[in-house]
Amino acid sequence: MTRLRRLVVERLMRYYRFLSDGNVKRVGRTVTSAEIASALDIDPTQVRKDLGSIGIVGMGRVGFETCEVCRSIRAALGFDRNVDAVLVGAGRLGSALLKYQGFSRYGLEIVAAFDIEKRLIGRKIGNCVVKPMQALRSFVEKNRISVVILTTPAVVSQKLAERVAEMGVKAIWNFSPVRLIVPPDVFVRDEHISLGYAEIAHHLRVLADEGFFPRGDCTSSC
Amino acid sequence: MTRLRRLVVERLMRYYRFLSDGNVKRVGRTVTSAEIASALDIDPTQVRKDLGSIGIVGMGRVGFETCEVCRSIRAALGFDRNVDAVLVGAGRLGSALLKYQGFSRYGLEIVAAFDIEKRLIGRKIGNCVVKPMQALRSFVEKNRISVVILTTPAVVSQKLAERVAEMGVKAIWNFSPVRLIVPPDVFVRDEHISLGYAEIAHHLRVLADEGFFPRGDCTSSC
DNA sequence: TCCCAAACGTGATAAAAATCTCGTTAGTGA
DNA sequence: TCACTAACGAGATTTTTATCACGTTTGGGA
Repeated sequence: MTRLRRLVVERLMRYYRFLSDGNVKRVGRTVTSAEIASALDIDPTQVRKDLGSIGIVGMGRVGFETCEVCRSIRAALGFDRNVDAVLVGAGRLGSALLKYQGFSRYGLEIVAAFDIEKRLIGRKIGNCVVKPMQALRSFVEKNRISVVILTTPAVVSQKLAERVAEMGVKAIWNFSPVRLIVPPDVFVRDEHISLGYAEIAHHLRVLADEGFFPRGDCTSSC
Repeated sequence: MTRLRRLVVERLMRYYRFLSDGNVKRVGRTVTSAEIASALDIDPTQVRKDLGSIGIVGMGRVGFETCEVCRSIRAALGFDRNVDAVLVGAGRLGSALLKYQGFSRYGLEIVAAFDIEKRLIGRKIGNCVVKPMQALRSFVEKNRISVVILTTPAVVSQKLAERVAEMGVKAIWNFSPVRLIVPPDVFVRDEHISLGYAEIAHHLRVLADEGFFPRGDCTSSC
């Protein structure tokens, strides 16, 4: 299997989440591209193309075997491989991620957390006891950690990214609002939460232009 | 100004964040498309097109006036309009968002938080005291809230989305991992955090295919 | 058994996004 | 003052992404 395009990966993830949703019993059942499509607001042809791109073939008149689809997506996205990650920066967002139990579904496990803040060290958050930053390097190297989750303040993220890149980490899941510069062999995924707000704000502005929102208190600064 | 395409909005947000980053003194300075481009790993032409699309004109040989760029992006994305939002679901992620101070930069303020959980009600998180869910409707209607941030468990999100849609809310910023079905006049932005992990997992899988990771403990299930 | 219709697969088309090319503008230094 | 070059602007082109149209497969009912 070759490398998949980013948008395909994202849609496959959506399909997977939809199909493996515990609330609906799907084991042994089949599902059609139209069902997936309408649930996720995607074109049915797109769904078939995506599934086809990872080798899943459906049956005319019947659809796809749910179980096979899930299995194939797990394989294509690598969810069938257990990945141990460490989290750096056990602040607000870091804590939320540590306590979140949902990643195991994708094979991801956060096995350790690190912070520079004295008052956090030793505290148990989720399944991890927060360790001091000095312990990071040895932990990563000894346990051959390949993924680091960065939830640190923006100002220190770049420096940390460089440090962990040097430790042989393969990917950084970056939750801090800065673009990281790392060697090309380190994969970075930026998760800018506030970026999504831009869409909302812009939508509201368009509504305002169209005549909604008579009350418009505005701020201005440079 | 007409409605901007999603990708343009996202890039404008990136430019804005880059240019208004407090660490670098930019007031009164100019900036070139090439500078922005290389910092954000985007094509310079793309940057010029995006800025041009919201009416910003640069000067040959000089570049763009930073201050004007920021002002124009604020206007285009609606950051110069104060937006009051309420947050529903003061759990882990909800708390992290409530405590986060960074949204005010975009004109967004979370003015109230609601939860159904008795032990949370009355607790102060960030600047908000958590209110009971029964108080949601009157608060939203009285304060003409236009944005709801949904950080509830997946199972209850759809029902809540319907409720708040009915209250006249204009946009939902949805952090729960389900696709919401709402009337067409309600704008929904889905913020699937775990979706980003798909890219990382896939990348690791490709690396594995290429011969890295001899140690491959795999899980399998349907 | 034999249609029929539902669902797939795929090549063609359309739409959107990104990139390239090149002409224009405007500081800079001789 | 004038040539030079860094930077923009915009049309042309290419690449990517999404959608459409249509032929093929297959289970189900008359």
